[in-house]
Amino acid sequence: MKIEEALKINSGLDLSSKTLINIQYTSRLLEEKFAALLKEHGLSTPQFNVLRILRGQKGKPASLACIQERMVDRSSNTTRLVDKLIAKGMVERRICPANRRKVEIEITKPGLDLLKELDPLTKKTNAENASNLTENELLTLNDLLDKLRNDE
Amino acid sequence: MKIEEALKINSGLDLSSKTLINIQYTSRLLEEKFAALLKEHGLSTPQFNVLRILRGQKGKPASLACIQERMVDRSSNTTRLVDKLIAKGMVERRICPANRRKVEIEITKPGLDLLKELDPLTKKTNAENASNLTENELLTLNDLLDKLRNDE
DNA sequence: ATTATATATTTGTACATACAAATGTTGTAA
DNA sequence: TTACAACATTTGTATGTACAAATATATAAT
Repeated sequence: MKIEEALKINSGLDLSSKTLINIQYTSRLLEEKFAALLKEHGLSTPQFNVLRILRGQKGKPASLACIQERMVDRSSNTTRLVDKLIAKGMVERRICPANRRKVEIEITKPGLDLLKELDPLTKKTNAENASNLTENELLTLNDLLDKLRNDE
Repeated sequence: MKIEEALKINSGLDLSSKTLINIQYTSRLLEEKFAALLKEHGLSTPQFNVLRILRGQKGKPASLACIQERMVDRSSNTTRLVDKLIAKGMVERRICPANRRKVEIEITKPGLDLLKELDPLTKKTNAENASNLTENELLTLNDLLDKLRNDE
């Protein structure tokens, strides 16, 4: 379905506006599907992203600022996100001894296990959600998005 | 900046996953810029979208369900969104006489005036945010997104 | 007519987000 | 060494979102 039909846009919207709305609408649909998968395992999308980032640290603990830099979605209040993950036993937090303003956050064994369980499922879901496009089309789409963003 | 650099993704992420993350990351950046513009005029993005949809009705009042269908972003609790807009005097709500389960929501003169004021600004912002792509690239991007979504 | 089912919206609750202000820590300049 | 600015995180408050349950009205079945 084209974006005009999906959102029942009748009026003459200019191409730039239409494209930006299309990106946001598509993004929302993808996010909904992904969130549904994570929910079965008791995680929200931002919580999953924090775990994924921490695993990427390969043992090296991350500060809050370090996590925020790498988050896909808006991460206002990473403090409270981490609070939730601590409550679930997925991560640990301690004050950085070298710089007591900072905080060292690390993923726990149960957190790693959960990610390992999710790995094939997220990969499968993403593959399904992208299955309408060929490899070349995916490459083009990536390039266009990278180019679109190119300034900030 | 490519998506790998932007999110400092080191590990080998498959193309499908990378593309979907790229869409969501780009969407978030666009949304942030747009929200900043609206905020200067006292509106949130969902509130703006409701007003835009109501104007599209051209005088014909819309039910809640009708608004939800057309919303770009998730619209959980359109009731309370409309509450806020009523408090700002931008819309009116009354029970539909023909079907008392439904509600008729209509944009007010001040709501229309605000949209009119925003029209050139949103168009300008969108044009700027899409300015890195040529017309052909924008068309391609639209097509790829439409194709990607094609099933649900 | 009475009951059941479907439709449309509202309300409640938990959680997430935005943003400003507060807290505590470190580095630096007089 | 004291004062001040910069940094890193936390806390407060208002708003937004997700989702289930509640309410109210309309339609259908017996």
